[in-house]
Amino acid sequence: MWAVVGKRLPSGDVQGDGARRVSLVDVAALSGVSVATASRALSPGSTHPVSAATRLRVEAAAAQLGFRPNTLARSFQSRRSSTIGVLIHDVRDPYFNEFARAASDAAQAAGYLTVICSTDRDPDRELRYVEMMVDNRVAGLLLVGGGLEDRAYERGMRLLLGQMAAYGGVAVALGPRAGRIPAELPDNVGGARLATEHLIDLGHRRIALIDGPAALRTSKERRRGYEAALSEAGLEADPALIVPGFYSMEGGARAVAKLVEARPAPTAIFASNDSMAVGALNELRRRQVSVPGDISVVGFDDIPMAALWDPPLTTVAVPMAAIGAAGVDRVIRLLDGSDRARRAVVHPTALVVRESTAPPAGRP
Amino acid sequence: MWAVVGKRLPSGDVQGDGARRVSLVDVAALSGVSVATASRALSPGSTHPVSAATRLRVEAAAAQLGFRPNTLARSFQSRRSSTIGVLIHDVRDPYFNEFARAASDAAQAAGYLTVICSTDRDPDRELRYVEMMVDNRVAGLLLVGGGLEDRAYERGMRLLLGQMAAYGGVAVALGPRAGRIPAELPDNVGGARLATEHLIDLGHRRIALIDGPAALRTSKERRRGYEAALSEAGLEADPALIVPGFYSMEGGARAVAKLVEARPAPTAIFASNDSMAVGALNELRRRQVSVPGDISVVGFDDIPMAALWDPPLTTVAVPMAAIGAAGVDRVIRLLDGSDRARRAVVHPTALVVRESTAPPAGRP
DNA sequence: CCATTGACGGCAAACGATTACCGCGACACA
DNA sequence: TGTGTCGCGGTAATCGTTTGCCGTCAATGG
Repeated sequence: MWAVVGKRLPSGDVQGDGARRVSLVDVAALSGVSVATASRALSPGSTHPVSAATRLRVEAAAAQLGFRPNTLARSFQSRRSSTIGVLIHDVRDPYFNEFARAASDAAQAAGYLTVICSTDRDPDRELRYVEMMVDNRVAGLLLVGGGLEDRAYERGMRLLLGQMAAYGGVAVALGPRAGRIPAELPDNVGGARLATEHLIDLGHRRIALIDGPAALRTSKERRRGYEAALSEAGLEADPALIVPGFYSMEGGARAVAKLVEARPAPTAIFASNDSMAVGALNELRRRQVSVPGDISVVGFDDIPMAALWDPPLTTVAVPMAAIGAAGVDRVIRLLDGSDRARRAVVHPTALVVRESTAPPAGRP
Repeated sequence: MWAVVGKRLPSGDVQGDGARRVSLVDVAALSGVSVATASRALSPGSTHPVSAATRLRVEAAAAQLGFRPNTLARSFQSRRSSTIGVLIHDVRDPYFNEFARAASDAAQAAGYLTVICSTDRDPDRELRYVEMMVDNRVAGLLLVGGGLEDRAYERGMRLLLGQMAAYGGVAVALGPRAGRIPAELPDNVGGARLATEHLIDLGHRRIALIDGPAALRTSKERRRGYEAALSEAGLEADPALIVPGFYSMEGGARAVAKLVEARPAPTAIFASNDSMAVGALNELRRRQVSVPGDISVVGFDDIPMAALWDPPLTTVAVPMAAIGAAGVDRVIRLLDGSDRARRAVVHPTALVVRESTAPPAGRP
């Protein structure tokens, strides 16, 4: 698995005992071929023919010496690392770490390592991270979650993505974004429509929306679905029933504080993500408002917590793991040229009815 | 910030327009010095003197061309990448992603990128990941969480760590492990003792333990603290009250199912981590056992969820963010030689009393 | 029998930075 | 004036692979 060769003393030797990693030249020497041949025999991607006998000899030598190719040298020479960058809002966020995990697993299976960056949706942090990734020549970049609507940010990102393209790196969006980037997207509009229709079907008429961050494209899409369902049912969206929740638990709690004071009060709440829904649930409990007795709550995402909360949350399931894996797949296909399209494939979302929704009070 | 130089057509050009990243030779050419001088003027770590005038000229040229050093080339030549690997159980686990986030932030601030690997505590996965990291010549490796007690695993890990050391990479443990690795550790024994003493002080005598995975060193430490507190109070640990929970919510729930049938039943439960505690809380609610009325529950870790659960969980706070950041700090100090010690520094844990604990029924 | 082709192997040039070593001029000191 | 020292810059080697180009040899076809 690993061996020491004493031929020469390298300057980088930190042990002082002449230990050195085995390199291709050692393998070549032992198997009696040139480094070129050794390289071709060992790297699966090579098109240059190598006879079976030679390949066997080289492989045997490599095994005997415990040769492991230096990924750094490889990356350097091919001008592209075997790393995939993953840009998310926060690793601690249960929505995003689901993507991160799936992407990481898929990447590892394909021989890639993933660098996960938590940007807190801060445009500067985000740009700085991408810059570091570009400096490190990541092979692919996964932009998880919706993009910010911000001129400077979008310009900076376009620039950086251009640099990536220049060295052969590819980017895939896993959320709505500006620009024609290949994408694997959740059906936000459809999902929000499903959630809202579910409430309408139950008999609710005054349905509040706890909205995500205003500048986030994901928020907009989900809001669009909500409004579409409402207007299709002949209902009017009451601006007083739309309050921001910033996609956080605290935001959801604060939103509820405002909503319970609205007159007439809403009988149902659609929270644009589960964190806000769960925050809302907590605040409602604190205020001794019964869910779903007094008010129904629907979330969006179906994070693991949703099923475990009290009451279990009705929500819209986003296939996070599937999208994460699809993103890595897409990167790999883009990289090997088996897919050159920039199209966006959208992944369906589905309503999961649990116990936080019921018909409004005074109705069966 | 970035520019195109048309001097020659590289083979790696995917745009077909001759675009090329700016390299040191461009900067050197523009400022009329050699690459060597340009390098020395631009890299802060160089000891070779460069005149102020020259440095200025080079910096101006670099800025004008938008030069960004190729990290890959740098890493290759220095035989070490600017990446820190982070080995955790699962990014989705609220305990571990707290470490991951802190480490990632600290690393980024120091110019490093982090590769987060979810190993599911599977020895093979863990070893495979470390192997990939070694191949990629990560500068540092953070081993978060306790190590598995397993001969083959420990041998493999020692081997790999030896290879890391051979190229100058360093490893830091963020949990109890075999071998003399520099470490930043949570005080598991002390914390468990605190938790158990808290229950004893409340008047509990039959205190159950929901234990972590048997082979995990963290479990053992926490169990040791529990047993120490018990014996110091003159109480005997009842083997029937010690059940495994595998550090998962489901495990915690299943453990409760067993515990409520024990006779005499425990009046309090110490769960060796918060996930299990929260799982226990859920199962208790499902069975309509009141907490803390009928039974008290203490957890360990103080993950964000703990405060948000119903009832809010009494638990032992582990300074996860601090330990994560300290780990990266340690790596950096080890790397620059300002710290060569292998000592383990232990970070104190603290009891956080919330609403899941109270005196046993029939006692004030 | 000669020309052509294809399989296979080797030589050497990259990739982009860092750094050991050398050289040159200025200056100080004896 | 000779000599040692110091400041500063350049030349070139180096890290470990991959890959373009070329040479050789055997097989094949006319």
